[in-house]
Amino acid sequence: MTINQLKIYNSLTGKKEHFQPITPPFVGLYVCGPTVYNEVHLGNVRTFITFDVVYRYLIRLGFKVRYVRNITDVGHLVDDADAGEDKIEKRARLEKIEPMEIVQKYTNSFHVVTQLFNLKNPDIEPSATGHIIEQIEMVEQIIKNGYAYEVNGSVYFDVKKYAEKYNYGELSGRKIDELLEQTRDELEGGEEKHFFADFAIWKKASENTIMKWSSPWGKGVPGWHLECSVMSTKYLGKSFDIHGGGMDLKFPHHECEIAQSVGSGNEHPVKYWMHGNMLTVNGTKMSKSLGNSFLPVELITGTHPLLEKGYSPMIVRFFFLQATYRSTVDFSNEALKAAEKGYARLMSAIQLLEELPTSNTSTVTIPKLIDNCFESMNDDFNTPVTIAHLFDGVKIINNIKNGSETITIEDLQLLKSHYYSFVFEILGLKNEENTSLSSHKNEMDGLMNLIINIRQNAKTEKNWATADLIRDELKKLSITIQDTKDGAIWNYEK
RNA sequence: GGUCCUGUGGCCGAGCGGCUAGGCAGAGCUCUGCAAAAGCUCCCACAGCGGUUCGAAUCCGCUCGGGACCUCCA
Repeated sequence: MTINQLKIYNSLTGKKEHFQPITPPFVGLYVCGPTVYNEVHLGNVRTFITFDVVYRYLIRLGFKVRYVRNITDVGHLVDDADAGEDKIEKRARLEKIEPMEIVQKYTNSFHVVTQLFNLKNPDIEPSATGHIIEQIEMVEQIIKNGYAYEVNGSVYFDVKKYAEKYNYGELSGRKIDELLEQTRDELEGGEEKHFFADFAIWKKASENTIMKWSSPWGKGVPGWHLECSVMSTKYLGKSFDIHGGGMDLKFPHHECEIAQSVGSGNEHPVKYWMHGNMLTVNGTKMSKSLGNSFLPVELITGTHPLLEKGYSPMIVRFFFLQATYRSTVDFSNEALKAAEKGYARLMSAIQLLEELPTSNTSTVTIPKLIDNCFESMNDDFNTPVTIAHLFDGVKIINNIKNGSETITIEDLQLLKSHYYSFVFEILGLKNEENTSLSSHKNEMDGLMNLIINIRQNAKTEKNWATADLIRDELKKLSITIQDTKDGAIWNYEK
């Protein structure tokens, strides 16, 4: 089995590289979490699902993973680094509550969303406000190393100075000179920065700002990019394995992160950078400012104007995984409906696994199927191809059920454990039972067996009218009856 | 304007030099009282124009679309 053949596309080099942890079997994984100033939307969710699968697969491969996903609860400014208000503080003003109430409210709501989409909890979920001291220390270190300067109680990273020795732009492929040309007209406006590309790593707070902390430079707040550098260093070390986040964070956020880490003395902070691509709606990036974002609740209830109906979180998770994380995915009713059907087919095949007949010989090759799945996952977490392989297995399962293929008990065990492992543990899908019915499962089963027996009697007497009446009326209640060779089975679908 | 990505069958989406995924939809057949489910078969596409090659959806060039980033964004 190809356990150690994992390849990861490294945004830093633009190539797929063999994954070689710095200190095996340990793996440090850092993912930029949400800024908790409002609800996360499905685009955010896609990124978290991407890295949830990365986390799950690394665990499956046997690595000892420490997964850190931060909560940004201060420092993320509305506008550019000089003029902007803190996003959380602004939201607090609008909602007329304490900034920390905003933080708590949307952190809670984020956690509900992570449960809904079956995201594994990170091992550490640090918050920016919980690491003010460490952030101040890093600012001091960067100043000491000569890569930052203070102006009026704010501290800025000196990009020009840094670029003399290091490659600012190595991740995003940007050249300082080009940056200079293009944003020239923004230089005006009473900037404190020496150079337009400099960015705040500590920002002086105004008198009426509520969230602020004492520092050697007076009361202020840490810069947005700083927290990730600080917390990744603290929990994963000066150099760690994988740093993930959305494509839109590549520049400036991740570029600045590298600069800060290097500027404070960490030579190569991240070995593999991974960037998930955007979720689009009608071909355009889903974003709040464009007004095309979907909230998880709008998706589930189907209340979003662009949706015809609601879809469960697992259908959406499955839908996302049918594309590679480095491609954009376009969100549409049609695509979602297709995913819903396919997902149902996969799940019913998995349920069939429990009742499959076994034989003395297998006409199917299970180990090959398993190898295929590992192979595709090893290829930069290619979930759509993995799912394609799983559908090959669906065909096998159905054929065994039909009797056109046979399987030994050993192979069946293998198949079962493989499916449970890949579908539930690695892809993180769940079989969604209808909760309202399953809470009365025994009663429902008894009731339905009674009805099916009555209908069976009608059928035996060739009383088709009664048999069809029962089936048709149940259908109106969203209960479908299917006659199979082994008798009728029933299903409830919302 | 700069940098980069991208254009695949009715739709969604893999593949990234030869072996031409998968899902959804559609058609036919098998099964069946009918229906459903399931299976089998069919639908064999790569924006356009050139070039490289024995061979290109895959590499190169141009043209035309679409998108992202360029200090709010996962």
